[in-house]
Amino acid sequence: MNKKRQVTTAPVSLAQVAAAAGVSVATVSRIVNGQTQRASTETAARIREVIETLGYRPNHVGRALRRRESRIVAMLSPNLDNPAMAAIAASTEAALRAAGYVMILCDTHDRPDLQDEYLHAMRSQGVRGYVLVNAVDSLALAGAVGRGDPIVFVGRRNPVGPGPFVGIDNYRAGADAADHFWSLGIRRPAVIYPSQGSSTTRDRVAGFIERMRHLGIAEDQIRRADAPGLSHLQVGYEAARILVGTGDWPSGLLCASDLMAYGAYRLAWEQSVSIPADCRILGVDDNALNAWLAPWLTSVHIPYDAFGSRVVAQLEILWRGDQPEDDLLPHRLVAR
Amino acid sequence: MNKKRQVTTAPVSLAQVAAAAGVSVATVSRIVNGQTQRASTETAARIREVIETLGYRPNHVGRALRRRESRIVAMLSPNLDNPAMAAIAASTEAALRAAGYVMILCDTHDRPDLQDEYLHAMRSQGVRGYVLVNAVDSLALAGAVGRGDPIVFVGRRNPVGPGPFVGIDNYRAGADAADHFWSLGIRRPAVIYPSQGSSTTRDRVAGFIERMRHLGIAEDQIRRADAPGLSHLQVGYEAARILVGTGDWPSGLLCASDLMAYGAYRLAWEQSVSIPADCRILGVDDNALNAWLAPWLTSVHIPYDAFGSRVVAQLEILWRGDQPEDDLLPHRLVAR
DNA sequence: ACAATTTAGGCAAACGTTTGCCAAACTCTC
DNA sequence: GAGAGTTTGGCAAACGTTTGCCTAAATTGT
Repeated sequence: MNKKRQVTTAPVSLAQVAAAAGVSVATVSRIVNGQTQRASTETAARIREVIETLGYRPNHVGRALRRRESRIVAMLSPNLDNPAMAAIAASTEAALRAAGYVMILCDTHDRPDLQDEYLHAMRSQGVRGYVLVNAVDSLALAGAVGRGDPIVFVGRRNPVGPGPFVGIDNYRAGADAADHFWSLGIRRPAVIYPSQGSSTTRDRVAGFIERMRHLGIAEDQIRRADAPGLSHLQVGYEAARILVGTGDWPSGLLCASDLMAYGAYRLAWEQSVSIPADCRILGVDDNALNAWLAPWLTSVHIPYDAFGSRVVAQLEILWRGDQPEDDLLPHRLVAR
Repeated sequence: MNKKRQVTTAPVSLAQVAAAAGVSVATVSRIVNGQTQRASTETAARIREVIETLGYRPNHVGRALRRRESRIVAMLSPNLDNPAMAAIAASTEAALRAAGYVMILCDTHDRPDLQDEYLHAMRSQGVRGYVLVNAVDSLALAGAVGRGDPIVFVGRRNPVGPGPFVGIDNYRAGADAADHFWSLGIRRPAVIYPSQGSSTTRDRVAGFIERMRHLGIAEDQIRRADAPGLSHLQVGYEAARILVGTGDWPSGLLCASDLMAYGAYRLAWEQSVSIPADCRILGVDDNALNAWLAPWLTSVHIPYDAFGSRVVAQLEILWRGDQPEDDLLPHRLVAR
């Protein structure tokens, strides 16, 4: 008794279609690619008939080799566990499919070495373009940028130079957060953020501080704390602990991301600090779960659902050979 | 002034390496593939030298065409927005990378037509195997299964026959939930689940009901409600509304998933029902955010982090030509 | 010294496409 | 009815690999 499974049957090739239709592969290829003016109506119909009955589907590998371009796009993203990253991946995947592409997803864990490994692997794979979510500085990235490979940066700008960007105006988002606190009468809000901040979180904090300064609150009046770490949940918890370790809970607390807000919330819960009564927490991302699980959290909504089509639009500009401009999507503060 | 970007430089090919080293492409190919016994030590060294300086990397497209097998695996998953699906995707991606593969991610939105479209596209892409998360019944799936394509089913079993499976024992998970309620002295728990239930949720509910019956609670004593819809959040909210519309809140409520539990929680919040004081809610999935945002939720932990390596193990068995056995991972109830 | 074997490496045919070029066979036009 | 133009379609060369087969040269055995 043999436990081996049957070998999986091979797909139909152009040659088989050609043989069955009594024409050359060239003719079939042209029909498949819609060049109807290169075959008589009857021949075309016959070929289509055979294609239908044989169930022929073009082999993308052969096509990619010959055309020297595939229909695969690589997305490199740090930790997919972050709901914001998952949202970006989901919307980009959908937009790519609509445009006739498929997406290879690579989780870089925010590590430059992994990012490099993936960039190399994707180039070998002959991908048509790259979507780099929160890219980090790395050797192969510099190489790809230098070569002029089609890359779109999402969330975080190109760390090794200029390059097409899709995201929000983080600086203004921070400023809006300041305005929100101000309109609530909160004059001494605090802010927490990750230690090894990217341009993203740095911009948010900078916009916040600057706007507060503009409203008349000196920079050194704004309490702030940061913490290292990979998970923003942990970072939020730790940074909040550091912050309130040196004083009371602030009446308003801006967190650089929703996940950080969750971390801070947990500390508040442990310390029996009532949210939002004792401390208004503000996050950024507007995670879809907030409406269900975190009604206490006001957050800056980032339209991740819209990112996908914008990313594809940028890629298509690059493929045309043009130079795209940064695409800053509108954010808005949603209070619950 | 031309706004076009410079054309991206082509990668180095085997032929270029061969020319630079003064040997044939065959020899270079053999060195690249580690067949050292087919070249003298000096030749091998010289070739490696050239490879290094030219920065040659094998083109996976050409290789895939010739070898008739790629290093790409396709994952088809319904809505990535679901944190559980994202967790599966993340762990599978990591395990695949460790094994030298890359992952194309396809979001089927639980739609058979999209699943079929992707199955066809992936076959054209020449993927080495398929990971189907919560697969639905569809034509192309039956075709792929019939052909003996390497497919691993995750979460939900193959809807069109047998097939390698990675997941948990959902029936036992339901039973464990029943035991948990019982140990808390809750004798009349309720249960909510999606209307168009998959085998997954059906098994959970069935295990729950059966265990309760075994404990002496007749099936018709257990209140239950279901609701249709795509998002388990909505489903949970609606089903809970239907459930309590016909009576009081139960002292214990099993929800077929954590997302459904969030939905039910929101209704409770709107109706000023105190959770967990008035009603113990039990979920399944043990979402990573629960610890931070939903301390009121007890959940059946599913080791999604471990799924990835198990999935790859199943794939490797299939690739060897053997018949894998179902891989049921241990779950456990975590109370907070 | 000669045959037998091993070693080192090249040739060329695939794999499934696409496409430039060429050539018959039509269809006009005068 | 001859030239000119248009249809219709095939040939063959790529694209970058891998690998079966072949052949010189080098080594070994007798």
